[in-house]
Amino acid sequence: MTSKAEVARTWTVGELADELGVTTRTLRFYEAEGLITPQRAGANRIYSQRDHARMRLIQRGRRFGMTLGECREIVDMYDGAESSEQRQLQTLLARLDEIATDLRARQADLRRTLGEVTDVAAQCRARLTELGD
Amino acid sequence: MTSKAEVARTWTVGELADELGVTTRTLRFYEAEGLITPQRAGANRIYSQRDHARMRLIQRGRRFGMTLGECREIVDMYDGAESSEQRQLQTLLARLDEIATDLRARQADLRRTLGEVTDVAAQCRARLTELGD
DNA sequence: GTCGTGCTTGACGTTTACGTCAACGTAAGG
DNA sequence: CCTTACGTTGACGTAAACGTCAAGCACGAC
Repeated sequence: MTSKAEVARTWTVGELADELGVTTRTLRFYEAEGLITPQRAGANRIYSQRDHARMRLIQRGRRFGMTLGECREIVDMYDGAESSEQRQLQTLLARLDEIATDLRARQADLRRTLGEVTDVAAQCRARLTELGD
Repeated sequence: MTSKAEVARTWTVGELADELGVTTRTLRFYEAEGLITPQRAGANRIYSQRDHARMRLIQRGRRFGMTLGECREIVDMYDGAESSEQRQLQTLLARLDEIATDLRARQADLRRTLGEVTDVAAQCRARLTELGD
């Protein structure tokens, strides 16, 4: 998909760490855990756009409280979706449906939570105007 | 708010742990961390409906990846919303607005994630029907 | 040449959120 | 009286997700 006009962008550890708001330690740790697999230029790591994209997915997963293992499972799915065989596609699809169900449950949970928070805030405001007079 | 007809329900550690799907260790740990403060009957802990409610809130927070410290901050707010003074109410309200903003951001994030997951699932289904013929 | 900057690989430390004993009390049942 | 079930505190263990050195290489600037 990369045209010959646009050179594929790459990052060093420090650059990618800065851009993502993580430390280089984190990037190396994720690599050791098999979440990302940067190329090498000699000894130095070279991160591709694919690594970058995977990192964004991982970060989002982490914000939702997923473990690194769960994150890996998900990012790996994005890769496996095109090339697999029938059996693999079916198990993958089943897992995706599970995840979607879970996400919808979280949405409902979030809605409730947000509702409660705004309720409490409303109570606060009521008390404040009451006191304000 | 408890009428004389309905006796306030209470729980022992084991009962509450079973009902919430946690271990007794978790309940004692949360108490040590100041998240819940059950009464005592002699040496034994007696958990009230208030403790029960706080636990539900804590569990929900945990599902969203909050730390116990963040959970405590939130459950404490629910208590502070009624009785505080003007200054406290204002800082509380400001904090609540921050939280609400964060929750809305999470909602958007979740929507995106769910969209992507269903997209990948759609790709899988497409590949499957393609292979199925 | 050496200084600073950035990269490398270990190796050990740390925080969070509990799990897992151990040793003991106590109330109910047979 | 003895066992079983449930409770108590205290101490130590542990998995996850990094943080924090240490020691060294490589390279451009001065």
